[in-house]
Amino acid sequence: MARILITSAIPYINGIKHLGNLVGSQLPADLYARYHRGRGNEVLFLCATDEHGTPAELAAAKANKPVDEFCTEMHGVQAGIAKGFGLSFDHFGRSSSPQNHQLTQHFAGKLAENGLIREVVEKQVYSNTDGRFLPDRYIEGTCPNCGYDKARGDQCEECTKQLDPTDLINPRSAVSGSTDLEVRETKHLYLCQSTLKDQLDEWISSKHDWPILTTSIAKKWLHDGDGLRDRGITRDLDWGISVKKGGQDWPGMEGKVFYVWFDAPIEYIACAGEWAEANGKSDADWQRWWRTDKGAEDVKYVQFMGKDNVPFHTLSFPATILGSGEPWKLVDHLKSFNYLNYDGGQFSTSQGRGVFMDQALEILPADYWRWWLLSHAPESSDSEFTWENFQQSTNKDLADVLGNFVSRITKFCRAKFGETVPEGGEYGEQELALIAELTTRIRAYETQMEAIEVRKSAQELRAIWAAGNEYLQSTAPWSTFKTDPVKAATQVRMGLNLIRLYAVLSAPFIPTAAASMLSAMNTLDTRWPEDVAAALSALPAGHEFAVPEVLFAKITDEQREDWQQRFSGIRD
RNA sequence: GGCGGUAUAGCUCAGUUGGUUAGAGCAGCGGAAUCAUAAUCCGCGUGUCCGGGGUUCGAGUCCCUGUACCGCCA
Repeated sequence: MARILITSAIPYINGIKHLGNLVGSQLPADLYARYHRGRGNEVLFLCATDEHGTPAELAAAKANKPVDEFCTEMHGVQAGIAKGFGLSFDHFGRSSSPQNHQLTQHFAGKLAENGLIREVVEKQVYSNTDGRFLPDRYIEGTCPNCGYDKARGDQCEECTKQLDPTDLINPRSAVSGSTDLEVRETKHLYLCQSTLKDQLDEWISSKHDWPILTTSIAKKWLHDGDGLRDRGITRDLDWGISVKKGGQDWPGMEGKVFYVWFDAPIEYIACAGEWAEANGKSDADWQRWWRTDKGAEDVKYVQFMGKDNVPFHTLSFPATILGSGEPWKLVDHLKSFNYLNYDGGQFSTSQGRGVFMDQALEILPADYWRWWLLSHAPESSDSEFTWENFQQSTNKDLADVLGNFVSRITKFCRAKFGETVPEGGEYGEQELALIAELTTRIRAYETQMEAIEVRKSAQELRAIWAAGNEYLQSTAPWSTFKTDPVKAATQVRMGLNLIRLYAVLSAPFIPTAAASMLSAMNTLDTRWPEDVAAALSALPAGHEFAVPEVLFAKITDEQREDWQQRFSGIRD
């Protein structure tokens, strides 16, 4: 039995994610996790909220709540939505957990011991009114280049020129509007990634089966300009993990915290600790997933993320792990995704453009979204969501091809034989041909799933559904019944067994509908069809079942137009 | 400005290390069937494979160059 560790990029605590975020990390990760569980493999699937940093502080202030309380609340909201989408995390943790505090400080201590941390004194803008240092993007002023009066300290959004906060004319705090600013010196820790450059380069170069998107981004950062740069891993903030060397104070770094990009990926590991604690397990139970000296030697670790997260996962986080000198698991496969666009533009969290996860669940069950998003996952390039395409695809694939298949065979059986799997006859030539075709297709489906080819897996699954309709169409039990009722019984028995088979195969994509199908077939048998012929005899003659409700109602033109209108503007 | 990604049928996309008449789903057209959510099944594609050069016996597939869109960095 294989052991698969799966992590999805951890969503930032501040706000609800849109469908583009979902399809780029959590959803394909869930597909992969469910598939491997279905195959009987041991899976640990982890995700968490990324809670530290200035945006969280400011959002909390805006909501008029203490930041820790705000994060607890938003974590609950995100966990609820994740559940609504059927995301089957073994644990949905928090980067602010005690486990992550301890582990982040541990890694920093190890890196310091190994000479991979250096202290740098730099100049930062301090706001006297706010009583805090301001990150570049939270300083506003007039752009020296184009005169735009709301340019940010890192870049002018009007003329796109990259700026330094000191370039701004009449700078002010974006937090309070105060102009009482000054430049102060402050000391920060830098992670010496450049020292590890060759080691990282060699490691990345050995990964031949990763998406080109992943390796090309990593290579670019490794070789661009002067090569991989050292990065600051601390900030002058209150909200975060205190800078410490393991369990000890770090002289000169009092009152400072680690920067989010340093502690966030470490949460992947800490989350396993949270999982163990929440389930009454021991440290050894989670370490056997993460420590190659404690049982993780045979674990395959797969990460999922959007392309914007690739540099942190291919370089920074591996630098942290390699630099620690300890035997932590490095990622084995890194699946990255491009962006999903929305109706001719981009999904945008900051502008509230597109469909957000909570809104999506308000208008349709999760399976509709899961199917469309996964079967159109932006793997080779950016892809586009349009309401017309969404309506056409889900109606055709889910309602017509799969849903109607279930409907036609169960209703026909009820009318002619009652709600019991009919007896009589044996599988003949046409049934054997179907079994042969399905065997080929199911093996292909498995190959695509294992390669994490999401769209191709969906295509293969759809073809498997269509094969059932082709079988019914060519054998035509409604005609056979008139002349040879026994033969019709055999054909119907095959049709009913196909429903159970489809439920098992489809569960990774559409878990709710799959559960309904199994429930209607009155079976708990979810064994993977290693032997297709056996799988198609799982429901024996005499087995009772029920005709299910319509699995997927069609999206009407009125609904589509309504939603198109409703989501055409920006979110409040 | 530097770099990366993408440009293939009306739409969404496949096209392995270059090799016979470039494929799938949807939409469209025609037909069959009537068990079913008017669902299903079968048949139908003369596409400057973004433009222009080049390498090769042979290029959608490699090289150069131009254009467009997206992104990253400065």
